[in-house]
Amino acid sequence: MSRIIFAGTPDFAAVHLQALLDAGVRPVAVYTQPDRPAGRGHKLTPSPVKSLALAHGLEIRTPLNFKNQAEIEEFSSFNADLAIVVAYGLLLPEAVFAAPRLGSINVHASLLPRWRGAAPIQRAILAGDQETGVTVMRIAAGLDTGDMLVKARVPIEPDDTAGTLFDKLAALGAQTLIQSLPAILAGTLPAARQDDSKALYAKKISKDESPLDFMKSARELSLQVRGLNPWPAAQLKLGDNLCKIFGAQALDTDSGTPGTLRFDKRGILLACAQGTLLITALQAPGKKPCDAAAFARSHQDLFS
RNA sequence: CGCGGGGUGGAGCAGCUCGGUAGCUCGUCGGGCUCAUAACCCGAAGGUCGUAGGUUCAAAUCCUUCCCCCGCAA
Repeated sequence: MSRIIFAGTPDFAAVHLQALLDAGVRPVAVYTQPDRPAGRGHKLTPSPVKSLALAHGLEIRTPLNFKNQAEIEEFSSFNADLAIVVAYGLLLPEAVFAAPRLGSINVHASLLPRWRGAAPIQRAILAGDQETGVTVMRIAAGLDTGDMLVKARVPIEPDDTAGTLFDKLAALGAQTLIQSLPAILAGTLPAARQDDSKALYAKKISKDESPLDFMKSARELSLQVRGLNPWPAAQLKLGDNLCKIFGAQALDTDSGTPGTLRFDKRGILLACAQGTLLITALQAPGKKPCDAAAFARSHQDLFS
């Protein structure tokens, strides 16, 4: 049995850890981010990976970073054959990622070298990509620049959101990892260099990107709605309500001065610089998500 | 004890400040109109007003308990 270290933090990573456990792989150690105050009341909350590891009684480490020698030595002391890193959230220095006998691999949610970095899934949707996927690669110095071992592709459907793609890619990534793990451990997989000239950086998503600007095209706004769903979600101010927009599609029809709001049976219509954005699902602050048409009917004074 | 909003027929909301027969826009069901319709007209059903207690002649409304949902912030 190979000795494997797993490092990861959010749900996307937890799916991979679960797949490993299901496949009978029990990591000798699990690295994840320390508990952070989160949620209402600022309660200290463990990461999804930590919760899962706890439930299975795995050895857990939550260093703040690998800047001191003691952390590096402890990592090495696990005598791992391989470290599997999935959305860990910490940069590993070479002394760490090169410590395992076979080095370290990473599962990344894009078709590298496109969308290196923190938010590959959202960036793919925001850019209007037709296809994305997962890449299993060796970890090297640099952000997601290592040699690629395996790729798996998946089309981005017109109704995909960052949320649905997250689910699809997590499942695909886990499956791809499990299938290729034997070959990786045997060292028989050829590695391919990334073409740096085609690299794109997937900048972290920030809430500054939420507001919908009707001076953009409806198509652009629809991508924004899908790419930011479920978090942080596109935002539009309707009266005094700064609403999250969870569902929308672009219509070719023009509907007057950009910014004009109307509604019909299908939902709320926002006139854009180009085309019309049909908003179908939203959430007002303090409320549950609801059908846009239902919201509109109850707030008719906001519409012309 | 981070800040804050909310729980009212199936959906989304109003009513609560200043207690007194539960309302609106939809949906559903029945009927009508129409070549036809998700349109229009007429009619109907459907609510222990989150929970428990208190004040009162009288509580959706005022006071207190508890449960649940959500936004901000992280």
